[in-house]
Amino acid sequence: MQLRMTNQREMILRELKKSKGHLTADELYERVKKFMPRISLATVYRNLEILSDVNMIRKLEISGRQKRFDSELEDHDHIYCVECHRIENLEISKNQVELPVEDAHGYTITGRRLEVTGVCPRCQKKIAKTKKQ
Amino acid sequence: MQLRMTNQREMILRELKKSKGHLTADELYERVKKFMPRISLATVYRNLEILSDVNMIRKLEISGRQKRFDSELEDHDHIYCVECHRIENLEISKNQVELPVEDAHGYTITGRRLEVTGVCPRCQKKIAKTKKQ
DNA sequence: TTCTCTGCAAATAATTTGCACCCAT
DNA sequence: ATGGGTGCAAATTATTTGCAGAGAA
Repeated sequence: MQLRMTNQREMILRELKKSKGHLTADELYERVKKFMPRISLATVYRNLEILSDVNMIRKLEISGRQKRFDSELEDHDHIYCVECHRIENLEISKNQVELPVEDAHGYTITGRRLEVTGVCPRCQKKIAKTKKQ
Repeated sequence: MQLRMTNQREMILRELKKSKGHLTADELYERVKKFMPRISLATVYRNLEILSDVNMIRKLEISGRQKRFDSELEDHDHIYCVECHRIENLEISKNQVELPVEDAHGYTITGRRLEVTGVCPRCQKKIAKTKKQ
């Protein structure tokens, strides 16, 4: 199966990179639609699936009901705001997370995913304000 | 809001505990239905939501499209088979994962979720067999 | 020209909700 | 008896798919 670089695919890739990652399919759809008003959400879904299959982008399976996509391919972890659902990258040196190779129930380990949850600075301020009132 | 321990709620809780965790709402529904044929899937969903709100069970947001629920409240991590989507518990001593308190982008950290991905022993065997043929 | 890709609409999957009745407290 | 809980069906949300025509190689 030969991949073709269509205008739609190129635009989707460009907008995902521009956003610095972590968009859902429909968020990306809204952005791309500004430049290509006739593009369909199905095209966005199909392309995100294909592009992550060929490792041009990364599919994140993290908190929240929708899948998110990341244009950053380097290994990194994420921090997730439980208030506003924002997701940001986290650079953790790899040796800070030791994988339990022996007690992995016999699994062949292929990767790991670390997600830290918390409250982002913006939401901390919002909460502080609410309490004052 | 006062919680009531209905037969349905009790049964859901019991079957989840019996299964040792990690069931989806519809898997649990199938099990509970054996004892209560008239229970509805909506009741299972509603109860899982309520029970995790009051911390009697835990909602897992991990790989796969469906949410899973865990009767084990103790902190632990998970290992996920990318072939058969099985999920198992992983006991990792807490000091093996150091949280990046300083470089957490100003977040107040409330928790962390570590998911290791791999291939379970059963699937390793299956794959080995397929290759031989 | 060829075969992948696209837009559209319809289908599916997972979950949630409105409503009238039920039952635990 | 009161108000949370239930079953049922319909609604929502997220995602996928069939199909006929479009366009990249």
